[in-house]
Amino acid sequence: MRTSQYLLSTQKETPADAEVISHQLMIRAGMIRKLAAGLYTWLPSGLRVLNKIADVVRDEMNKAGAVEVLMPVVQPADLWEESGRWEEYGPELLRIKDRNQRDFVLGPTHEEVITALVRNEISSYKQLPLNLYQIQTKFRDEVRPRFGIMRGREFTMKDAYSFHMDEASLQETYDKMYQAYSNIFSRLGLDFRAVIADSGSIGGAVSHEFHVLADSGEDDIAFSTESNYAANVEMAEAVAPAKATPSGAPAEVIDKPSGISVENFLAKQDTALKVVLVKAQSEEDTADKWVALVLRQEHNLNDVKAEKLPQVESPLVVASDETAKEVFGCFPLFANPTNLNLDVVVDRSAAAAADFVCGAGENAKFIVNANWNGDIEVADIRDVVAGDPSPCGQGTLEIKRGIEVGHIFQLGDKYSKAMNCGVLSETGKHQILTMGCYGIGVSRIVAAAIEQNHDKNGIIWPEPIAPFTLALIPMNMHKSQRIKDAAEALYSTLTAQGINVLFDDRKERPGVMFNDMELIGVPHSIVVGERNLDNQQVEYKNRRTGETELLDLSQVAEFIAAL
RNA sequence: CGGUGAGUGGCGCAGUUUGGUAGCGCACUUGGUUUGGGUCCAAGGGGUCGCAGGUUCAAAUCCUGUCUCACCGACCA
Repeated sequence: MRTSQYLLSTQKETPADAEVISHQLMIRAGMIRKLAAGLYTWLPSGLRVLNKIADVVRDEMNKAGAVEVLMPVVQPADLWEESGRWEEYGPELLRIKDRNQRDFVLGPTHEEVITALVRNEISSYKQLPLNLYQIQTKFRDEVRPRFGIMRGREFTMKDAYSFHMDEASLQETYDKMYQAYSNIFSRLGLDFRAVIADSGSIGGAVSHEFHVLADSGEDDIAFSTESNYAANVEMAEAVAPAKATPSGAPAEVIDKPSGISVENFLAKQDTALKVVLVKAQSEEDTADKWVALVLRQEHNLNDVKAEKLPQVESPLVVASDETAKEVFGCFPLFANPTNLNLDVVVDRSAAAAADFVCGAGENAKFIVNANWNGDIEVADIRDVVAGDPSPCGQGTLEIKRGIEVGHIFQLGDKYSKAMNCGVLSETGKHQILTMGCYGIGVSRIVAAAIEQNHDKNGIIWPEPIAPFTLALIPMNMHKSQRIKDAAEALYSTLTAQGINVLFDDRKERPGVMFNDMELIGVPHSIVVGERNLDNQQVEYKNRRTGETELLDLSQVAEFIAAL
């Protein structure tokens, strides 16, 4: 490709609304342009990278025995009513009507469509297992799109769905996908980890997420320092600590000390407990009922864990301060967890505490040396924190940020049952299928790769996804016929060799070319200049290491081929 | 949805407090100059100041409404 025939679109200035480095560099390098919140046009360089990633994904999926299909973006509402998600999914699902006022959705995912397809196409156990996938545009009307392509509303996703007669077969395909995903992210040159995950609204039991490690990530991941245990903080189990023994000192009600805020006072205590009021699960929508959750003062309530409690409403609703005041009869900070007239669930760490400080159920009063008496309901409802013992039994946990780029689920029969997707089994009986589903955020990988691979001059693409492999930079070509001849000759040779070359044939000063090529992150470059041409040489430069070396013109083809 | 902030040529911004008919840098065009790391000089083109209404002799500037965008939070692949 010649720059003169290409749309390079680099810019010097960092866009004002781009917060993270990948977003800034994607704009500056001319990869994407924003059309509206969460909606981006892919410019040629961006699209090249996107396609290269898709190629790797496709290749590994095919190798793992999956078969590619392509489903419509627009899906009829009937299917979503059948699965129950027309009601469940919420405002993230963009609903539209056609000219006949029939309801449709823009597909945020394709369980319904694939299940509808398979129930018609497959009728015998002999055709299973089957794993179908597509690489396609999804639409999710995100509450808050951000970080450019990282959390767009429209994005490219690889989604695969597998169908099985039994759990064992599902597990086999699940394991294959786990391996395929590991292969994909390795080939893409990413530093990633597979972590135990929550299956969220998609449903199902077993699930792993694949995270690219980066400080700008939106998820917290807990790792064991000693084993390869890794889990999303949403899921990481907080192990119950040993129960502390009460000292026998009598409980005592004290006034809140003056000259210190309640928060600071509590933070200074060795052991202080707090109460979080959340909405109770209820069938009727009469007056709201509430559940009190008790945690150690320094711990955060884990929403995902709380939602799994049978008595708690899902999605989680935390009471407003006003409501809490009414229910507790005092400011929430002074609620007394040991004496509440409603359902109480105590976090393991809080339950193990003894001689703790907590509210006295009355404004500006605390109890010191409080202890639990009688039966309390105990559950794991907090976020793990760095330093907690690892649930695997080895080492302690450390917490890092990650960008979720892949997620695999064992769905079970959630969709196949709701939509009656089954086949005739060996014994001639109709049997509902078991399903798995496997997603990769193809467009998000572009941003994730940049987060991990950049320097102050721009992007440093891992070789397999670089928009161009080599930049050919002739200096002052418009003034020197021999530079022009040498550059043109190299361009034809390298291109004929199958190398993806970007030939910068603009009439620009060398500095401009160097900066642009570094910004867009071309891994290798060849500089053709008068000085070296005197010795029949050109200069090679490596984008990542910055190392340069002189090459004889006659060696270039061989040298580049060997990279 | 709550909080904060912002909408002025393609991009980054000033001008708004104190109303007087729009400016700077980058980019773009032309000519010259320079040429191994974003040269320099000169001359140009491009904006009904997000939109609607109001106040005024006069509105980017003041008032009302509205839309959009970003960040934090809630929420979420």
